[in-house]
Amino acid sequence: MRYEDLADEPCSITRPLVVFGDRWTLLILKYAFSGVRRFSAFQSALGISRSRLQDRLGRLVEHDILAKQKVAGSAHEEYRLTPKGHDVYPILMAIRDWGDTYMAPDGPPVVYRHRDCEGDGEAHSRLECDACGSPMTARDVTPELGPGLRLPG
Amino acid sequence: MRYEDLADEPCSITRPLVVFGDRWTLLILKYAFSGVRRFSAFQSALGISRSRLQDRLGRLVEHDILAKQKVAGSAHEEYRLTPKGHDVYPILMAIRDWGDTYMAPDGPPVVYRHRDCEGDGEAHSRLECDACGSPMTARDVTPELGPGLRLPG
DNA sequence: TCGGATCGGTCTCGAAATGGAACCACTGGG
DNA sequence: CCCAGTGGTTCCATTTCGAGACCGATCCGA
Repeated sequence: MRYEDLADEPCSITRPLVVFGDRWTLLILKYAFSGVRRFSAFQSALGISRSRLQDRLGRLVEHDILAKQKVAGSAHEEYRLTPKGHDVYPILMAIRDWGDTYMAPDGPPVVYRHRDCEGDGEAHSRLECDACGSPMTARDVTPELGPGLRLPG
Repeated sequence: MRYEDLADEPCSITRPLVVFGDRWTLLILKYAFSGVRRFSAFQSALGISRSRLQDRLGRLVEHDILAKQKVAGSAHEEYRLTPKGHDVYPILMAIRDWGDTYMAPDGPPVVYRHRDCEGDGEAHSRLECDACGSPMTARDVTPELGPGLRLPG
């Protein structure tokens, strides 16, 4: 009963992690971004057990990250990314950048290229200042109390 | 025995997730970035059981994400971020951006301000093209076979 | 109309991970 | 010496998970 209470923490890192910070959920989303939509397709791609996949997909639908739809003219169900789910992509790309740097000794297995970019550019996650635009690391950051923590009364 | 095999997948999203894609590891790192270094401090901050914390810290040390050091002139142990661990920060910031957008109805509980920035800027994760610099979403990306997947022979 | 195949979904049971608490070893200070 | 604080380990009850069987609905071809 202790872990779930973390969802109440006023922290925008902790709260998402309670939703998708487990073995499978981000992997499910990774395949969702690569076009997988059907229950059985997730199952065979991941090697996850059916009951677990059922549970995780249900949770993602609950949180409006995936949407479940019947496919017209078919018995299939489809799980598609919602806009909220679509916005998880930068998280996966940040993980990938780290993985390419530290866990890909032979170089990146997959290159995520910018479609129609003349310079053959690649997508990369970058931490930057929204005011001056300069790149940032952990050392350049000072946490401050935000509006979500103003105490009422 | 199935899940651990995912570490062999040639995917820079999957491989990091096998290391820190569980309930606690990214939360441990979140506190590490906020200055927590001692075993007991992690334990009381997180409410994780001692044996689990022991296991997770050990794994992070194994992967050279944290480094364990004896503090001179004290009986304490310290777990400090290595450069490799330091580079996990953009992942946490990407999660935070999503959390601020979708799980912080009263606004961000914490603001991550750019130290010494004249414009009072904040740190934000941005997915962009490394060639043309324009912002990107999942729809702008085309995955391609990378050098890490060139088959030998 | 009748199987058979496919699919999403559920159930059960043994295995693995987890949490909680006790216990141990080491250190430093009275 | 004892005692408190720390990191680390071990044990056990609970929870979560994986594997496979099972169910109902749908579709298709015989």
